[in-house]
Amino acid sequence: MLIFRLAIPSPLHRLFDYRPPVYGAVDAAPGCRVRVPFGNREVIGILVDRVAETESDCPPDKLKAALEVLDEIPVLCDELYQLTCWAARYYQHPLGDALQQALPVLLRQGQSDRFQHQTLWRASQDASLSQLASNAHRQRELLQLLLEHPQGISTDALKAEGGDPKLLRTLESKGLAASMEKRPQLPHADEQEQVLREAPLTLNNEQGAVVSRLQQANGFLPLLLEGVTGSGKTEVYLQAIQHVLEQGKQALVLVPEIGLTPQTTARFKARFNVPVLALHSGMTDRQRLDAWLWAREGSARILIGTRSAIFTPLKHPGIIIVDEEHDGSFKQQDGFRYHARDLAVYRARQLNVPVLLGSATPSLESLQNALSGRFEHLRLTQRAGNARPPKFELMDIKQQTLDAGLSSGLLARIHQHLRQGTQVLIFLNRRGFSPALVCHDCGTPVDCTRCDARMTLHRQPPHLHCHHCDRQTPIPRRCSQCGSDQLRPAGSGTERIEDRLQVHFPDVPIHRVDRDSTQRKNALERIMTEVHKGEPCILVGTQMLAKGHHFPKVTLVAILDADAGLFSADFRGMEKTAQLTLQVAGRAGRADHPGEVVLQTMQADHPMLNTLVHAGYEPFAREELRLRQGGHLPPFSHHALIRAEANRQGLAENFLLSLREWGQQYLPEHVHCIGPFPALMEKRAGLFRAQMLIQAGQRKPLHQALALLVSMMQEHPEARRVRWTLDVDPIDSY
DNA sequence: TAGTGCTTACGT
DNA sequence: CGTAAGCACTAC
Repeated sequence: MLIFRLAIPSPLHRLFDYRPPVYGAVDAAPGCRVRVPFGNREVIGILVDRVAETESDCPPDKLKAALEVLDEIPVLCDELYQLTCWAARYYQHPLGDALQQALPVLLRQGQSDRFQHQTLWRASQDASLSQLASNAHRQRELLQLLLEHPQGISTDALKAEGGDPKLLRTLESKGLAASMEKRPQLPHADEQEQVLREAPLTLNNEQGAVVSRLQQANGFLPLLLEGVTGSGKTEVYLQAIQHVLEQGKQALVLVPEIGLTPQTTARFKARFNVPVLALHSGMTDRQRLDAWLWAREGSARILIGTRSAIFTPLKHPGIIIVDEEHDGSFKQQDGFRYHARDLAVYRARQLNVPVLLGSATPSLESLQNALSGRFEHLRLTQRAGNARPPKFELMDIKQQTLDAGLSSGLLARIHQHLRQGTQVLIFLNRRGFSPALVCHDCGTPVDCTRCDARMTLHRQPPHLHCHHCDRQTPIPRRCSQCGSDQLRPAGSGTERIEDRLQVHFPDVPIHRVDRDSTQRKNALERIMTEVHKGEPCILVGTQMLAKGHHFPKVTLVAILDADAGLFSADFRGMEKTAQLTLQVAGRAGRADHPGEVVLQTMQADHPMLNTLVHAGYEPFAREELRLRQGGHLPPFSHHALIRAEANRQGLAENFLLSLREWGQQYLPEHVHCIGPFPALMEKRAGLFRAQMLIQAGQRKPLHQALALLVSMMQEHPEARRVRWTLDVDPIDSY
């Protein structure tokens, strides 16, 4: 009798063997869920293999019997199963946990992978209001609602529309209403012959070239679409999807976390007569499972979601689109550290469909893939309408006295734009009032006790807040070093800029947009509605302002601290600065309002900054690629980062050091360990952190090395006291 | 990771 | 002598 080999959701990098259940399926297929005893609990594992008992390393007397096979047909189709296995290996993550994450929560918990039928109510065939007494107001109201929903309506929906479900039984006994069991209804399921709901826009030559290239594509085609802001990428997506829909296939669209707004999905729903589903964070587990099932059976035709949507099953896959492909939110930052964009390319190859990566500022990884011929590269350089590109200006603030971060030149410029009746956007990627509170007498800043960092001063409401560990404290009266009461804010965040601008422009409304100001429900929408009225105003905000929203009336965009990322320890600092800068700049000026972008900088002569704003992203990116090549940095080499943390100083670093000493002799040639070294912020949230970089020119030896290192770390006696994680293709905080 | 069982520290 | 906290260990 064959035994079951299962992937169990646990941090352990190995599989577990079980005897088949005493009753039930002995011949289950890989990909089926199996409920098993594990330690002293019950868990749900995924069947990976069935092997002869002699093949098990586990002594036969320790083998437990599985309790139940939950699926007749594998819950994960072969394609998603293969994708997840590949990803688990590539990112060196335990398979059981990876498979778990590829499934909707309810399936992880063992629920059935069939639609849960719900009870719907409708009016009987010949029911009419006249059959009810005219004074039976509540009953008449209820029957009226039922008559309005001939397809049937759930009790919850009835309640939402003001009906009283308690009276349903009364109507039923009078023969006026009947209940039925129905599977949940896919929104907009009334599929029409014609997929188009509204006419597509006319494409320009560049857009047309992309769409027709995708239409010709016969199977896998990785395509990088580099389109400047306002060049109509979305219209290209829509028409590429149209082609796919006309062939009866489905489209999967990945968007950054911040980009999944009702407006985005509204555009897809307005264009097509097919079911469009957005997989967003506000959904209940049941709604997510329904969406997953609709996608799997092929009735949902367009699926829009963030990172995790890459694991959505598709019956008739037609295309995968990754919008804003450079966005960091596609990389999961804890646990199973996969990159959804990279998985999208892998999956598209597997499914033999085109994959379209779109961005105004492509990642250097994708750009290099395009230059090397792995991806096809198409560009959109023209803006829709007559929109002109914004005019950039590097405003030199060397040796200038700033007013809380605002130069007099910038203030004058703001004044000028407000006077002409347009709006102004001020970008500063630093929330709070000021990033430090410093003693004016002895110079000591107020530090976080749990991190190597300053406490950020907030005024609304007044408190100190550590942005690294979330610790919050009241504002101290005196310096802890010298006892002086002269504690003063140093540097500016968005709150302080808002304050100063209000002093300079007392009659102009100022809207601050950052995580703090938009915590309350609908706060952001209210601000947006106000701004879209078009009256002169000033918007102050962090990168929340940079993504997604368009401000047609904004004619001046100011970036207060353009140098912020220029000299960061992260070699991607320049790339990220460029992407964010252009992203913010893209908010300014549409059609009738030419925009102006001012960058306050101490480095007005900085060559890369000048290339970026005067020549554009592509020349900048080519130059940056040249520098990366010179330094053997990604994408010209491959990185993996081992992070370690422990509650005492030195433990984590020593752990990595011993790992290096132990492992070095076994590492393949051309794989280098760099470090270990303490993390940039060694202490964070009370833990001392260190890291070690593993670098190689080729992926294969790197992965051999990683497999080795992971097994060594698991065996390592110190691993009890040191928490370690491995990040393959890390994208930040080296 | 999660659960358990053993050792140690400390207060009464 | 009790309880709480810390840690080592295991999972088929």
